[in-house]
Amino acid sequence: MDKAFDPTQVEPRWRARWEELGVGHADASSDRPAFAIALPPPNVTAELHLGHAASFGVQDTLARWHRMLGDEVEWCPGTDHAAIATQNVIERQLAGEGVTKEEIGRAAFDARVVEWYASTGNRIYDQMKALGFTCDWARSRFTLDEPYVRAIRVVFKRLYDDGLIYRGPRIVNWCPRNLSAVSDEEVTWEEHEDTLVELRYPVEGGGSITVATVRPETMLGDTAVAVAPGDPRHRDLVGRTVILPLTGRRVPIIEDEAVEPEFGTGALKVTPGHDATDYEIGARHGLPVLTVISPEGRMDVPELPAFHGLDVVNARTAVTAALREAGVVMGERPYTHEVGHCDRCGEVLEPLVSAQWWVRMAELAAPALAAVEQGRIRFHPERYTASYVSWMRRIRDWCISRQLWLGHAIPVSTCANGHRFAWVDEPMSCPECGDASLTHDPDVLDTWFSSALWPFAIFGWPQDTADLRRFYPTRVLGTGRDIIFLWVARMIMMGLRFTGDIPFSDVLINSTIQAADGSRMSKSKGNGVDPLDMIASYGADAVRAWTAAVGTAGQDMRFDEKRIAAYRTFANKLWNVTRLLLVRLGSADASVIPAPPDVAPADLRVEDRWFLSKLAETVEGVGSAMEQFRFHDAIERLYHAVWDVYCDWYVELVKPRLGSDPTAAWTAVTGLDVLLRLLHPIMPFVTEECAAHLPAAAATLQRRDWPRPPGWWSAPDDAVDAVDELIALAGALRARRQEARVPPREVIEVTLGAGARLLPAADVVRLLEATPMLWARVVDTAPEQATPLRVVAAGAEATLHVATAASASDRAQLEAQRDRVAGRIEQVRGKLRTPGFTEKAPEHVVAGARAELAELEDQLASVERILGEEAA
RNA sequence: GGGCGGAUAGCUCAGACGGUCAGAGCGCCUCGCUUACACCGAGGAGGUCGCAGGUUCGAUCCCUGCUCCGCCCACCA
Repeated sequence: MDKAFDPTQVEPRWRARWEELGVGHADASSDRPAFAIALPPPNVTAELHLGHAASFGVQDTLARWHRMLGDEVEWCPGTDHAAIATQNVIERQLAGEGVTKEEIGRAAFDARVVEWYASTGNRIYDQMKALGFTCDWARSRFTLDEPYVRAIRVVFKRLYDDGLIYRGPRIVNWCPRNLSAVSDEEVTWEEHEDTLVELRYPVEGGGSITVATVRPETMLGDTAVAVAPGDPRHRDLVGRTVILPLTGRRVPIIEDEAVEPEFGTGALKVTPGHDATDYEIGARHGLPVLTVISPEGRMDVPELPAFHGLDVVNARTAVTAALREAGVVMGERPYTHEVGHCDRCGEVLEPLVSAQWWVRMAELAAPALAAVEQGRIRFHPERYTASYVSWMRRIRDWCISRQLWLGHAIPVSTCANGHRFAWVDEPMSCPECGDASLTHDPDVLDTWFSSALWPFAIFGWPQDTADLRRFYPTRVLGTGRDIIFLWVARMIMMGLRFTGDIPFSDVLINSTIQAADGSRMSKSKGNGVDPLDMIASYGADAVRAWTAAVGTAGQDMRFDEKRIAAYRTFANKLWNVTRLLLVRLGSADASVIPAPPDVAPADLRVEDRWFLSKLAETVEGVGSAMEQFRFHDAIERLYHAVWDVYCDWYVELVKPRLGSDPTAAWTAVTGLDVLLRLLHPIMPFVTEECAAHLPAAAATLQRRDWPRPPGWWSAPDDAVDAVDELIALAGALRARRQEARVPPREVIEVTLGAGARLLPAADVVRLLEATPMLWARVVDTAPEQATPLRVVAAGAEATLHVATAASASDRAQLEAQRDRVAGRIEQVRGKLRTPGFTEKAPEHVVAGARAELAELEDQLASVERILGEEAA
């Protein structure tokens, strides 16, 4: 057995073992309580980064924990076809080869897609397996799988037939690169510095009106000028007609509440075809909608050859120049504003009017809002509830059609007689008139439309499957805050609509992992971190422990590799303490420690009981931390329990009797076994490897129960409490020893002074002598010719008698302690004397202060007595 | 323009109900190669908990204002 724990040796073995045993595979026919998580299907075009790891890591921890609690756990994995993102990737690949998708054709394009999915899909699963995730791989789903596609069509058709899906021309966020609409939620707003141009439009019959715009090129499509209702500056112009420069078109001056009188000149050029606000104004006033920009983002004004065909940026320059020449440009100044970009490709979006498919949201949103407001679905951290609620309350219709090659076809056809209908199975003829010349809708669905069905579609919906009955609703959804609207909200809406039940009860929002400098981790910046690299350096357990420590704060977190490294040493610690037990308790060549005989509680020594009481406390604390999704709390408690309590104190104190006293062996072995089980959901590999050397070994810790300590472990016991005091005394002795520069290993003799609250003398002697790095021998009487160094701590006092001490410091130390204690006494007395404290503070706080004061006074008395004795 | 989150040791972060909460890991300093572990052990230094007010017997924790940083939402062109 190697001294150092080597994850690379151990991990593949346990991964294979879990796979063989089918740990992750759920049995829908079992009678255990169900616990299901639908893994957020990663975008197939992405590889996992640390952010995914943080979110998925805690999901596996929950899955493993619930298995140990006796639940039938279904953690269903899958991947998402991510239509728009994938199409972008493939198109970029093609561009690199100097061809376009149109040139290679649809079939070749589809082949490329399939190939791409196969390669990246596997990569993601490999990463997840490397982290030890126990997903139910056999049930894994892909959103392009046939049954899944069917579920989508069923949903679409039902919504269509219920009148909740409609098609119609409206202004949309149009991506000129993808040549597709995108929804409002897929717009990224970025600050742009542009020029705000003021244009003076002549008014028919004399006068003029000046408007301000950052998009002069759109003036070719103006169909009105609007002013704020009742604006005195423009009152006489309302109802008159503007003659537009360049086009000569005559458009009305109207009043509309959307106009901010404070902004610019208080007059707004209205371009319903190319601005969302203007579109609404136009709708209110029945203005014509002119389209002057093509889907490709080029000016579409054949009647104006000077501008026709220019892209919008050049058109802006050209139009502005022409307007300048016409003498209507009254001012130009720099102006910073927000411009919408395609969140997939980064292209500046062009608002334009186009016929798209929409989902009416009001009816879907109402129950989804209620489910959260009533607390049937809870967000963690809770604050995300508020943003969900406010978004939900002013939800707008959802544009679900995309003009892409890749994705789920919109299942709608139209016959030659103009009958339009939605279908589930591809139709051969019109159900209404029987006409067989059908035209299929050319568009595909927004990827998020299919994702919205994830929690029930993965279990076979719309079939009434055993899986669906058993595992839906799921319990926990872990995801990032950036897709609360895009995905979480829509799953809730669709879940309620189509299953009548919430899709999950708890939404865990994971932390956002930033680069070390606080910037966003991204592939393009090259500052992303691959979990596999971290696994290679520190082991999967360390990465997972880190995800527990940082994963669910719901907070931005700067990545600090040192924190992962810390958990590697922790795994190593665990491994080595296991080795210690093996060395001390195992037979010569055995790799498993024989089971120590059961013990009667009365046979245990006080330090054993002390440890078991700490352990019971840990079980309790870790359990409640896990219940509340406080994984950082769980890992911190375990780290402390393993390292400080078990390794540094209990094991050290018990070493002298470990080989000879079966009760010590029982406690040490039982304790480690409990700790390993507690830690297993977070750090599965090292805990399995260690547990395999313990007598209670099972094929996997996943088949062991979550620890439930018997009541006597935590029974109140003064002697057990006294061990804490003894440890404090031992610590103080070590400190005094080092302060006095007693050379290491030089045995000091210790006499015990007043120590009424400590243990029986025999225990004190035994435990002090077992304390490592103290090298103490407890004697009854002070030896001659040795310098006494007095220590007062935790209600006891002791004296070190040392031969080679720099003893002059003793008195100074005691005086310093006296001053410190006296100072603290003053503080506490001051608090007790504060007017109102004793009357208004709760009883236990007052009692606590009095108890502290009494203890401090005791301590001060001891110190002063010793100082007095020395002076005498 | 609204809203939310953060500001705690040199660094990265914990701090449930306001009163043993001033903490952890790393880093730093001093000792120590003690047969579980140098991926170690022992000891130690280091913080007026962003700033200013307020509420309270008492505030890192509550309220108000302010200053930085980040995010979300929003039809001022």
